[in-house]
Amino acid sequence: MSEPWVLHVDLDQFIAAVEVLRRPELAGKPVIVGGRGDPTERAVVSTASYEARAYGVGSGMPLRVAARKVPDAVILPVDQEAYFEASEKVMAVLRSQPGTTVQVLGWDEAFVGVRTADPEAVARQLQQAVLAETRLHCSIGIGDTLLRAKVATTFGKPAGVFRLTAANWLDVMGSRPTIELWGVGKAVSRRLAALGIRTVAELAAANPGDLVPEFGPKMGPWYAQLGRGDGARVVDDTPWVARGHSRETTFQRDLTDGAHIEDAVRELAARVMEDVAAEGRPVIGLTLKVRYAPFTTKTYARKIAGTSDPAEVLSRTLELLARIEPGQPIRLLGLRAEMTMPEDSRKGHTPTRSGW
DNA sequence: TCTGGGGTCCTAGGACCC
DNA sequence: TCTGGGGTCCTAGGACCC
Repeated sequence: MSEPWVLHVDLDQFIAAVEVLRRPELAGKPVIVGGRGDPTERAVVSTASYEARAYGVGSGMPLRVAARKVPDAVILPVDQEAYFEASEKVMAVLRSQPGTTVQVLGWDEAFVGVRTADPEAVARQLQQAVLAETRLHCSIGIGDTLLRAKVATTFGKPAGVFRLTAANWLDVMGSRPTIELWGVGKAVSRRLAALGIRTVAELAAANPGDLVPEFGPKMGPWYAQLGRGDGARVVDDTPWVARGHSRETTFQRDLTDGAHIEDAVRELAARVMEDVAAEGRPVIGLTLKVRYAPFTTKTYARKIAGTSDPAEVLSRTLELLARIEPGQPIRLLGLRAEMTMPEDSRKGHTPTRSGW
């Protein structure tokens, strides 16, 4: 009997693995990739090899901290082109397998839809094909929904296969904290705990309507569904259309001087408008994000209808910046341009997909 | 320990209109 | 003088993901 299955393919320590492939002498060493590879700079870890993770280093950690934890680590700069190229190869392998539908989630992961009576056999076949053609290892989660497949992968790492369906969901996940669900983070898990919901089983048992007052009409029922492991079952390979583009920059030293800030805005505005021009669709709005030290982000939004004139973008942005309390150190500046969609192709809530 | 850069989507509240 | 109800659009901000 051939049934539809969702496979979630996740490359193991992808970025570090790509680096090791072109520098084989790094195999077995603690490798940390982040920023420009200089641990004295403001930057964070993109990926750490398993050897480095053993010291407690993980992605998102300040590079400076990571370097202190692993004194003999090899620290490398991020090389996006190389990872993009490797990613394209992996996705091509997945697409080349008979009967597959591939939905790319990021550089290093994808959902693969397939009809089969033996999903484990297909998973092993995919792993071998990816390894043979790219020399990269991956873990695969098998599920009857996208969510269950995605969560299953965690139990398959490294280089393994794990199946999670309605039949074993609560056995495996029921006693675990809600933050382990894909789409539940620190803030939501804390708010759930305040309602007395700490485990996946407790969330699964919650009445969706009871979550509406706290989380709203969409997210309340959505979280209850996450607890049950339910959701979309169909892998969708519709080509991804970006909703917008943004550029951000972190300065090695805080900017406080007006002229420096203006230069920085000018450059960011030019870059984001280049991206938009490459898309060839009209801009409907611009959002400015400013981060002050310490650790506060403010968003200023203004609709700038139909403009694609960088000079106007710059002047409007500077107008917005002028409203910020003077004298505040600026840690990070972001500009985001939102674009009109062809038709209105926005669907209901789906798990986040990143740009690639 | 002190926090990247790229994305997506949802919600509350105010303005405005009938 | 004090006060409807419903709808849409926009802004600002929050949360999450890789």
